[in-house]
Amino acid sequence: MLIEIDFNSPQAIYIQLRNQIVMGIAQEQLRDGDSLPSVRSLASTLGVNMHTVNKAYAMLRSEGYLILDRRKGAVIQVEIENKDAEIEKINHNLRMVVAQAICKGISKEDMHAVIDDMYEHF
Amino acid sequence: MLIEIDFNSPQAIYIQLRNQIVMGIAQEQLRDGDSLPSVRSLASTLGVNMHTVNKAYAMLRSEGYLILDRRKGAVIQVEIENKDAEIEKINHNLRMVVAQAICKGISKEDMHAVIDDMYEHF
DNA sequence: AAATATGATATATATAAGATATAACACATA
DNA sequence: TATGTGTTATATCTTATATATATCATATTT
Repeated sequence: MLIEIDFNSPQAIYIQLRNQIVMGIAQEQLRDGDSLPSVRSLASTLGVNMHTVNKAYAMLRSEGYLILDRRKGAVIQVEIENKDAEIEKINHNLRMVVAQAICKGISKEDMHAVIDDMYEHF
Repeated sequence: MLIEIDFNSPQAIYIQLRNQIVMGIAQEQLRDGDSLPSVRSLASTLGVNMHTVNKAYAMLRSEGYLILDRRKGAVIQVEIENKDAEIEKINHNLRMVVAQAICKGISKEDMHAVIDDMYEHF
């Protein structure tokens, strides 16, 4: 899976990294059991420091997207604790986006269409 | 409208401020034509520096939520440039949230329900 | 006319976050 | 034994955030 870092972005590198891996999982480019490159090798590939990658991996682990094992390295393993709990998290993340949508006169039907389209072609 | 700052939050104060004002507009606690407190008075009320408020106001202006006038101060005025353009922005902001939802096994129907609920009781 | 309040701008400083550079550790594997 | 994991620690540099003052042009109020 291709990962690209924009060094001019205001977004922190470890966040860019985390986001691209989450999107990779959503696109099924990354599946449960797949291994990610080691912290050091990915850092080397991207031209980035080891700790930056480590920070992204640690974040992904804490969010339940992968497990870190000394034997196998970083392995994708999406943990779904409880549907209601997951929906609650989504709810929180969605709040600002919906606020913006309401302000800008975008109807919930418009939002449905955007969501459907995204689920279709992610 | 009540604005509260969490000084222990990892989120920058000017972002908290910006977000709460956008939510205020979405909730119709703030409507077009309403004035916000001046930069200095809001800063004083919140126990925050003038520049921090100024940064939030400047951001809101650049995002088309208010206009800044020396006569009237900061006045809510939501500018909707073009529906497709606004949807495109929402699309961008929504992408990471939907990625997370897909990863965590949340269906688009679940998302619709969350959206509808939010539009209902914002 | 004078005083006051507005947003806007400039400069300086302090703190926190992000990123890097090395180094070492425990553990597993080849 | 040597190598490669993730993990942790320390130090340094840069950038972002927040604050403290101060000034400016302009509009309003007294």
